[in-house]
Amino acid sequence: MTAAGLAEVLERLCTLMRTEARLRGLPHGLQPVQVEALLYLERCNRYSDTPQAVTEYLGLTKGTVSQTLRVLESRGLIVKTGDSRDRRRVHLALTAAGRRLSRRLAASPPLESALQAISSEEGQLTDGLRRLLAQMQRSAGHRSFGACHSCRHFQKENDGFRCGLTGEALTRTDSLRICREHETTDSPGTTTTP
Amino acid sequence: MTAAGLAEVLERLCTLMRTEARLRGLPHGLQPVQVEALLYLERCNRYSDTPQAVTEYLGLTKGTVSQTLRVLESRGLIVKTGDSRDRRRVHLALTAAGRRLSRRLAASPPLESALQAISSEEGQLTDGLRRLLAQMQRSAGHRSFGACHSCRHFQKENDGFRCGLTGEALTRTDSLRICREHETTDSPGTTTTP
DNA sequence: CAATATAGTTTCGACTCGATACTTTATTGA
DNA sequence: TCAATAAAGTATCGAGTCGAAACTATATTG
Repeated sequence: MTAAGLAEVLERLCTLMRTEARLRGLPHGLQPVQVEALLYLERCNRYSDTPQAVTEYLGLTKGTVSQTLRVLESRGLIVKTGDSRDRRRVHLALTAAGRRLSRRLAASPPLESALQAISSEEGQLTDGLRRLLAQMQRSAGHRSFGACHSCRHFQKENDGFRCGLTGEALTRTDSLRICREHETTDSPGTTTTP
Repeated sequence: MTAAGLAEVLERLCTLMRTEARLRGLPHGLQPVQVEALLYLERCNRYSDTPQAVTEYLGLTKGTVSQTLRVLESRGLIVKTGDSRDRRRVHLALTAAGRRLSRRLAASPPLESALQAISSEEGQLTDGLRRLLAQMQRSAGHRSFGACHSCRHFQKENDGFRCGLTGEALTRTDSLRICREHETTDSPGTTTTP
């Protein structure tokens, strides 16, 4: 067997993913962090489209994220809107240009081709990694940022969906998006150990 | 159940690993890239301890890496030595302080605990990821940076090991280190014994 | 209603990173 | 043999990252 353990393979993979993200953003003058923020905003729901949520998602400070978002805004990729209920809050949305760009940035050619090559075992691998990720997030005290419909607060009703946490109705599109308040069903309400 | 495919899980995992690396380096005043370079230099062999090799490993430019290494040198974590045969080249070695620090930085507590939690399927996951990584590296035109003993140039002799590329004898320690010239044996999922 | 908490911005300084120009040393080939 | 070229590495510049801390504005709490 090769000497590399899972930790080493993961580290290497992450370095490679980072390099790829850099190369993808470069032609458009975007830093890796800016690409990540843009892709997140494309995929998050209305509870999770705030600077605070981006901050938690990226694991950075709010000051840093504020600057990242300012760049994206100045390039016309996102727009900020004040929250009517809580006027401290800001909601972020992609512009048409932002959506166009995020679609172009979403796919990493080397990753795509590698996924094709291992397609037979992809499902198994995904499941294993998902468990690993969930464990790491729990152990590091991070939110899971999963898709709305896989959350323990997600409720199916006669004619639609509802969030048990906010009590609000959800569209089908909502249910596919990333939510900051996401909690996994399988984990028994684990309060994290810092 | 969850909508996230392998690509999304990988991206999330990498963001998390990056955040972890940042947190580990921060108390010692090191950036993630500096941590990665230090850990690489701890684990590479004598053919791979040059600025050029670090450049390829990290997927950055030689200018950027030159600065990163300068910081590590100025902190007394590494030393530079000229190559006697090719005087353009420089060899990098960890100082005692560098080795001490790299040992402290090597382990990420959240990753370690997550690995423990999924230990039963770790082997399977590692194999799958290793294949994914190899495919990505090939497709992106990158070197594999594998351990010396898993290379197609690695030769076992009566009383030791030898590199078929350079013709030089290798110690057992050599054979466990990362090599820049590493090439995978063409069968995927290779298993060799160190 | 005052104290405190929260969301977000601004500013600062150290560092990253790519691009470019540069130096030094090897290699190549006419 | 010696000029052209290639390769390894360094230096410098400018835009950007990033954490820390100070700051504004709005909510919440007691």
